[in-house]
Amino acid sequence: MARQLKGIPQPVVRRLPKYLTQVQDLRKAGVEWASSQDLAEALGLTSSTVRQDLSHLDILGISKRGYEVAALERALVGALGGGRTWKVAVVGAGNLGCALAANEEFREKGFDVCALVDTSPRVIGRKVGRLTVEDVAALAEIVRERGVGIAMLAVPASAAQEAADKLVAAGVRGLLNLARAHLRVPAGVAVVDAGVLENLQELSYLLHLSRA
Amino acid sequence: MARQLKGIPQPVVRRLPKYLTQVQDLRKAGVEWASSQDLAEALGLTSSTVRQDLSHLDILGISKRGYEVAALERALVGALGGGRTWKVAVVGAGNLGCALAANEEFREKGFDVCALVDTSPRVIGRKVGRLTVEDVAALAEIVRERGVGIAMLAVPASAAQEAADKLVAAGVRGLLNLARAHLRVPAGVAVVDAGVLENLQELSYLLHLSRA
DNA sequence: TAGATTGTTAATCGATTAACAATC
DNA sequence: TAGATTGTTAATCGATTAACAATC
Repeated sequence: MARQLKGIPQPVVRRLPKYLTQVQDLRKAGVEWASSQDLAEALGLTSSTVRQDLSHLDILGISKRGYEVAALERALVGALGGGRTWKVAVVGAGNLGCALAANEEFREKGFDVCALVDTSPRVIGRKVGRLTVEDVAALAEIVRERGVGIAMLAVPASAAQEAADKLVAAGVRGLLNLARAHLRVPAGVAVVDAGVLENLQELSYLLHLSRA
Repeated sequence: MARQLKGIPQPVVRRLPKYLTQVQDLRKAGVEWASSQDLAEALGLTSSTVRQDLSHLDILGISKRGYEVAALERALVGALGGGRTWKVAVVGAGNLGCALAANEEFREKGFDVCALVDTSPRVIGRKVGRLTVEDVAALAEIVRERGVGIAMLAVPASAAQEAADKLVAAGVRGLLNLARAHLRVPAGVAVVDAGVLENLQELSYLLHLSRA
């Protein structure tokens, strides 16, 4: 009966967090049922897309009522990693790295940021939120001892590949790459690229387009 | 002869900043020519995709040599907003907002962060890098006087729509949404969503998948 | 020249949308 | 019951990949 969690298409996977946010909001608002149409309007999609998307999850809707909000939340959480907590390390204690390390929301949502490392003696030892900046030389040990599964890379582009290599060698299996560099990793390691500057450049294109 | 800059498909637009990064690296390294195959290897694409992508730009390659690095850089910069500088406001002076406001790289790349605003009297007046946190009440005036075209939203999800409405009313035409909320904006306003938590959740899915 | 590499067309692949019988 | 909404199939749309004549 359990649907396969494997092989959800990437565009769908990227929408799942958005469904989850919306569904959690609905639950907090005391809403018990949501139709594909309701969800579509809230997220700017079509109801058809919503039903297709949710068909990948372990949930069935009910005619005339839609999807049960609580059940849908469980199904979304289940698909997005099963509700387990990941240990996360932040590499790079610059402005961005520190901001990420200090963000309490991640912990609430299942991402326990348990280490912040840097190369610079000037920042090693500094307190950031509940963490202390540690020496990147101890990275392998930290990853092993604390069971770090995911790392966020907030280092300069020139240092990104080397940091990624170290992390992978230490056993990290997922990288969130915030650096402006294309990372090469062995099969079995997942990389998700993020980058605010890239996002700004996309915006710039869109604005340039509509002004032209 | 000038190719239309209009209507480059979104997946291509999202790759353009990556080409630009790579091409700038090549130029700095003194490389003068790059073939589609070279670029493909550096970015993890196929040479066919690269040629299709670059066919949207105002540049032609040359058989047997590839693309001239300097010309390609100009074409990419041109497509991504024409090399003009955008005035950018950051809304929300929490950890993330301050980190973004203090980032000098944006300015170098044509995004002049010229304002940082917040609602809280506790942070208004505080210095962040070269900026001082200002009262969100002055937002409309700031946008108008400084010619702000793009805003980065680094506010709690519950405040995001209201902030977006204010920004749009004040004349901002592009929003980079870092909040966990779906923004509704009028036609003619561009929104790009970013969200580190969403990226972590995507990673979580991928890791869950490969472990299962 | 011979061969490498382009720009572009055609084929394939995949995602979104539309449509509708099933059903609550 | 009648009608709203589902899950799923089929149609459409769009992106990626393959192939190749043109060309430097």
